[in-house]
Amino acid sequence: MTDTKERPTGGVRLLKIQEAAAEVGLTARSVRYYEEMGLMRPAARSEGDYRLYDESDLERLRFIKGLRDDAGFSLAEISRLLEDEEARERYHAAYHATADPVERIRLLRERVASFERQAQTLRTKINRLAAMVDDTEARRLRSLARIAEIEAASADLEHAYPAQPEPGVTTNP
Amino acid sequence: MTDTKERPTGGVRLLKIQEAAAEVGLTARSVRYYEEMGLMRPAARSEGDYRLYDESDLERLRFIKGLRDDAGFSLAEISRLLEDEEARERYHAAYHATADPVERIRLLRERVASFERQAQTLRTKINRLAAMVDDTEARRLRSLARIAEIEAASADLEHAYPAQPEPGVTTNP
DNA sequence: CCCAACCTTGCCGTTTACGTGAAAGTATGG
DNA sequence: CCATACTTTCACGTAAACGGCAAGGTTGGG
Repeated sequence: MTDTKERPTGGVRLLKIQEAAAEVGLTARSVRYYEEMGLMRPAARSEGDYRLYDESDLERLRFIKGLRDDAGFSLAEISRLLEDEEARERYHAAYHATADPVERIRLLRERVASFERQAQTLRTKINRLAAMVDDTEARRLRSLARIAEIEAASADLEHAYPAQPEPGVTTNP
Repeated sequence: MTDTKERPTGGVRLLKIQEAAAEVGLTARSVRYYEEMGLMRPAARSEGDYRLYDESDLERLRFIKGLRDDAGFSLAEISRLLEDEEARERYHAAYHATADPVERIRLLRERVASFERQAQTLRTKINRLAAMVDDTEARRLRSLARIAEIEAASADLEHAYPAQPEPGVTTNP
C-alpha cells in the first residue's frame, strides 16, 4: 500500500522535507536548493507532490553538508564530486538490470574507482591543511625557543631580580 | 638605520599592490577587500598614498589565501583566526617597547597559545575530513568485498547461472 | 616635461547560497 | 468539516566576496 515509489525504498518511513532537513541539520530551503542545483532529488513524491526522502537521501544530504561545512567545498565542486556518486545511482539501476557477473563486476569496479577519486580529493585537501598545521607548529616552536633563550639569559641575571626561579621549561608531549 | 616607515620593514623592497597580489596568487581587488574587511593593512603607504607591502604582508596574504582556498574558511572565520595573529602584531609593538624579560615571555606565551589555537582549529577540520575519507574508504572496501563475492560465486557455479544473490558466502580473499 | 601605466577611492554589478514572503494546495487532529 | 501546520512553486531580497568601471592622482622612463 505504501509502495507508490519508483526507487526501492524498502518500505521504510519516508520523511517530508522539514523532517529530513532537521534530521541532517539543514534547512528545507537548502535541501530544495540542492535539488534545484542538481545535487540530488528526493526518493519520491507524495500524492500531493510533497517531497519524500529515504535513508539514502539522508546519507547524501549528510555527505553534502560534510563537504560544504567540513571541507568548505562550493556546491559546484560538490557537484563534481557527486557526479561520481551519481554513477553509483546509475550503477544501482544497471546492476539490477543485469545478472551477468562480469558486467556486475565491471560496474562495481567503476564504483570503487569513484570512491578512490573522492578519497583522493579529500586527501589532497587534508595534505594542504596538514602543511598549514606544520607551518603553524614551526612558528610555535620558534616562539618556544625564544622563550627558552630569554629564560636562560634571565637566569644569568637572576641576582638583579630576586624573583622565584621558573620551573623547568619542560613542555610535556 | 634610517627608517622612514612606521613598521620595521628592514629596508627590503616594498611591493605595490599588483606586484604583491601576483606574488601570492591573488588579485589586487581581493587584497584591497581584505584590508577593507580588516584582515590586514599594508606595511606602508608611498608618498602618493600607494599601498606598499613587505615580506610579512606577503606571508599574511599567503596564509589568508591558504585558509580561504585550502581550508575553505570564510573571511569572517579567517578574521577570527587572525585576531590571534593580530595579537602577534601587537606583540611585535609591545615586545620592542619593553626590555623586561618577564613581560617579553608573557607576550611570547600569548603568541604560542595563539599558534596552538590556530593549529587546533586546523586539526579539527583535518579530523572531520579524515572521517569522510574513512567513510569513503569503508564503502570502497564493501564494493571490493562484493566483487570478491561475485567472483567466488562465479567460480563455484561455473556450470550454473546466478539466480539470486545469496549473502553470507564470505570466502576469504 | 610628458605620457603610459599604474594607483587611489567610490560605486555599482555579479555570483553563490541561500532567506523570506506570497498565494495556493495538502495533511491531520479534534 | 474545519483549523492549523506544513507543503508547493514563484519571486524577490540579501550577505559574502569579489569584478569592473569611472574620475582623478602618482610614478617613472624617455
